[in-house]
Amino acid sequence: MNKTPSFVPQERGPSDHDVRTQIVKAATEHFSHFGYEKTTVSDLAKAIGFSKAYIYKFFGSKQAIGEVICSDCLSTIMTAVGEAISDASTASERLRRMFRAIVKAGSDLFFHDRKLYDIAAAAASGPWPSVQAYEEHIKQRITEIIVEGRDSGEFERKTPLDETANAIYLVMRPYVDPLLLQHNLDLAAEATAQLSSLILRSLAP
Amino acid sequence: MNKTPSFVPQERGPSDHDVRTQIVKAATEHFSHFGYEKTTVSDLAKAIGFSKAYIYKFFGSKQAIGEVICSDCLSTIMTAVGEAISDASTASERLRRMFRAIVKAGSDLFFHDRKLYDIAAAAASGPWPSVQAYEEHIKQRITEIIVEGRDSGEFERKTPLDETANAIYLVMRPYVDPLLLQHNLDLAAEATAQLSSLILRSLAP
DNA sequence: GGGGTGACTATATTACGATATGGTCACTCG
DNA sequence: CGAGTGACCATATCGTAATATAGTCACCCC
Repeated sequence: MNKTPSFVPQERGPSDHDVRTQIVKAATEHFSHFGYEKTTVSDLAKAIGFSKAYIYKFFGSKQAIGEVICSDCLSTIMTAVGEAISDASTASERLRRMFRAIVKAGSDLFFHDRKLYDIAAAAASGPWPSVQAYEEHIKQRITEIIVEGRDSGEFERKTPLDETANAIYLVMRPYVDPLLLQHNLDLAAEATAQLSSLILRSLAP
Repeated sequence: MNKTPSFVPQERGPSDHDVRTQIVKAATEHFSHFGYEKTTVSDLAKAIGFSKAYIYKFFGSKQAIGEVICSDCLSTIMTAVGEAISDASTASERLRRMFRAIVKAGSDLFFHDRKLYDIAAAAASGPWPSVQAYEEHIKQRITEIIVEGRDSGEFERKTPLDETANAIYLVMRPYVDPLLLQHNLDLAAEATAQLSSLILRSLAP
């Protein structure tokens, strides 16, 4: 269920091709095992039994491969977030769970799949398109929840929707953006709770 | 008026000594001119006409010297913040101005006194005590403003004071902490406005 | 013509000896 | 005794030559 083709970087050659798939698979393994920097394009070539030059028929650069892996990673997070909020009964609860799920997914990636996390952090400092798309997705989710809460009467309706969504996103950003999350991991747990409460207070009708 | 001895790092030898003052003066000049890393302790020694070893009679480490400079720097910011909020008529306005003043002071330091900013950023990633003290100061200011607003009836009174203050601090942190501000400079201007509004909405009675 | 490659270049990275720097200490001198 | 220091050590940093890597291109072969 994490096959969301959400954040697509620029490609080269046919989009749907067996060799492309092989490259992505090999890259996923190598990057998560040895890290992005330590994996060379030649390594990937050897792994799939083709020459390095052939890889460049499918991807314009090493970074382009990294972006695909990064996209997958972020898509997985978004899926986890989607699941976490799916069975919440109120918009408030949905918002709380969303924040908590994002931080949990980010922290898990950091602690359990550090090498991939580093790619995401590099992507965020780029910033690579995949991360920008990810941020947009999250903003979108926030907006949906606000609309829902406004419709049900849970949330106030005076503040412009855009501004509310943007401000909430700004509050969450330090824990969403992989580059910033690094510096905030120690606070993350209590921060989600307290900041969720603050956000909800600001949304009170 | 920026002689607030607010954030005092550990010292060695007599606290009030002419040579100590000379060291700090020389360090301020050298650090802000050449940067913390590029300035050697020997440089400072030469500048004041003593040997390097003598400097270590007054400071336990090069970092200890950096901390003093950093403290001065942060004290200056706190003073600027104090002035900015002094003539606000309401607690709301005070909070808005405080946030704006912090970001302005931080950005100014970044753009105009980059070398000193880098020390502050290094201090924040330490984290050196001076930065922790600075953060405490800001939290304190926030608390004062909240208390004031609660007394005047501007702000709600249900949420525990500590939690409110802490949550607001968490919202401001990305723009207060020099280490984080770097990554947020482009957003800082609009962020202060939108986040101040969000905070004030959350404080509404 | 399209799948596939070896050989090439310019730039990035490494390895490592030479140098510089933070920090200490026994010591001198007045 | 206390202001002040040169000599010293361990580690960090730098300069640089050697190597590795990202990326391209002309070309091959089915």
